[in-house]
Amino acid sequence: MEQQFNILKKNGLSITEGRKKILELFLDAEGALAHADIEKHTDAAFDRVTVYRTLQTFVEKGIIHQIPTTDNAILYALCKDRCEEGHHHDEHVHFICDNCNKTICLDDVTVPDVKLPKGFQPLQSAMVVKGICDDCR
Amino acid sequence: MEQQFNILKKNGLSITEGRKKILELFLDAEGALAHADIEKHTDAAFDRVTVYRTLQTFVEKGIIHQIPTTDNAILYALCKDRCEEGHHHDEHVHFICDNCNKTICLDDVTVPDVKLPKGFQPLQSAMVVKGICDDCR
DNA sequence: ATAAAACTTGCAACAATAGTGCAAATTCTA
DNA sequence: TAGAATTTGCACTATTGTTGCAAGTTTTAT
Ligand SMILES: [Mn+2]
Ligand SMILES: [Mn+2]
Ligand SMILES: [Zn+2]
Ligand SMILES: [Zn+2]
Repeated sequence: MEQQFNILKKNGLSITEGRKKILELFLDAEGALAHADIEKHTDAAFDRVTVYRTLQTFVEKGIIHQIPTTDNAILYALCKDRCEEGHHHDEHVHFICDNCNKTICLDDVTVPDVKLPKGFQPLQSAMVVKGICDDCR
Repeated sequence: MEQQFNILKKNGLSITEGRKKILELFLDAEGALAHADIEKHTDAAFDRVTVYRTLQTFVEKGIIHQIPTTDNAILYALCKDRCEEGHHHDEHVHFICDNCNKTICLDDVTVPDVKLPKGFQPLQSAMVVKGICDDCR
């Protein structure tokens, strides 16, 4: 039985073609995907709106997480940690390659704690490192 | 002589109403500004396109820097470090308040180095912390 | 296996955000 | 103050994201 099926089942989601396909893309992807990537890779088999809604649902369920960027294109990647509905634990560093433009989850590199000024209460941290990835040098 | 004038002059930019006004907004702002904030605060005195181009120019010159977010709204804030044309040094942590929604440059909190897996060459790091700011608790 | 209930999808319409070419206006230089 | 250089606004286009709703699909309970 495919992994996609299990993930959807476990999260109480109906099994649909769109969800299976998009999940498959993430499972096969080397790096993170933007909405536009998904549309490309599915050959527009699914409506744009369906893709938006699927991504939204997956984020809510803790199946994928978002990666902040500086270029008006949210990136999404599979959660490999113990993320749950409404509660993510993706405190790993993300690496964006300036050359091949891939975004990679460094699952083993934890976002370090920083000492904040008095009065600031941290709840979630994200760290994005840009540079040259291991494939590109 | 106003600060705006000096900054523009130093960067070899023509002194125009729009640039002075937008720079003034950044100088007065408590936190970071998005494109939409600037339009609001200028009462649409300048064309939307002019605002885009001004922000772009300021980023290129190292006058402001971008802050990555997860909601398709790039934030911009004044560079307080020694940023130069094409070469930024804004290696400070950014704090986004979940309550008042302000984004604050923590200029004194440096983004910590992390040990990356073999082969990854870091060039620039960004760190965004979400939580409750000092004003809001 | 089947029907009803629950949920998901696609469509159409809309809204917000962003980029480009070009003529007119402004700023700079001399 | 004129001419050169730069910047601006406008019109148009493109991309990205949202919503309501009817039709289609999946699930659940018989
Ligand atoms: Mn990740
Ligand atoms: Mn900053
Ligand atoms: Zn690379
Ligand atoms: Zn706050």
